[in-house]
Amino acid sequence: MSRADRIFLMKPLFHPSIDEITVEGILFALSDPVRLEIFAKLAGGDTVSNCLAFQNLGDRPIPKSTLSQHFKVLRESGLIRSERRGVEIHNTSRCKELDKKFPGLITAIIHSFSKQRKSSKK
Amino acid sequence: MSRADRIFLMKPLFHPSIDEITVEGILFALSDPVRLEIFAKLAGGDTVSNCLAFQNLGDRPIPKSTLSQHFKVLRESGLIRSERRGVEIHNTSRCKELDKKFPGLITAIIHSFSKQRKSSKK
DNA sequence: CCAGTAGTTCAGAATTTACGAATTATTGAA
DNA sequence: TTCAATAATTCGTAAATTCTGAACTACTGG
Repeated sequence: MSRADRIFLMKPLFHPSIDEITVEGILFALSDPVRLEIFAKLAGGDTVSNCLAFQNLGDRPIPKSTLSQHFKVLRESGLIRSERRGVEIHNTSRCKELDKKFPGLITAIIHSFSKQRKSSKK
Repeated sequence: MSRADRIFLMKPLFHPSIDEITVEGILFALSDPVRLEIFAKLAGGDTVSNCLAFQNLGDRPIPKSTLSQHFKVLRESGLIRSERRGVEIHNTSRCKELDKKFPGLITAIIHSFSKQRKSSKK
């Protein structure tokens, strides 16, 4: 099978439409410390966005399969968008859409999280 | 045992101090639809605040023990304060304290939730 | 002291989450 | 085209969490 043929078989990952996204879903996805940190970094926009780039967030490396599940939860709750880019997957936050639907929500969460980080570092 | 003696045995319920409260804890507590609804009502301040008053939120009545667990989660995450008042327990939200620690967070969550409710009712 | 009401605790079942091993999807190079 | 390498997903099952009925505790007023 040629490369050109294969391109049509790439199954896209599931993403909820904006009106399928719920507050509970967002809160649940971000209630896990690892997912909250991943999302905060993606929303900040200053990091490499593939999955394995987040392997060493804490003291112990997060297993690949666990990380994949975390990204799935973030994606299916509507917080991020994931697109294939060659071998890796490119993840971006859906902040702009989300802020239209739930004004101030994401901002408040991210802000609270960074405030908390700052005060625990001292 | 006399009533006067018994009063000293009343063990107060555990409440985290304001600086033990975490964003993840808040998000987790409110990621459950039942807890989110209970908290929204308490924060709104327009409802009777004992535990059993929330028994019939959905279509099926929530079992007493489940409801008790939900209140425990809300309490231990720092979202509500529970005090004995005779046989019942009086629950109030800790919104004011919380807003000092995480400005805008609770407001944004409650607002998003009520917006969601409105749009689903149509 | 008793009956009644509100809430908690306990224990097992049901559900969800974590993660190693195997698998899939893709690339660039031989 | 075939292969080795890399990124990520899926699968199976072990571990942790949640739900809930039954038993229990904490209180009240009579």
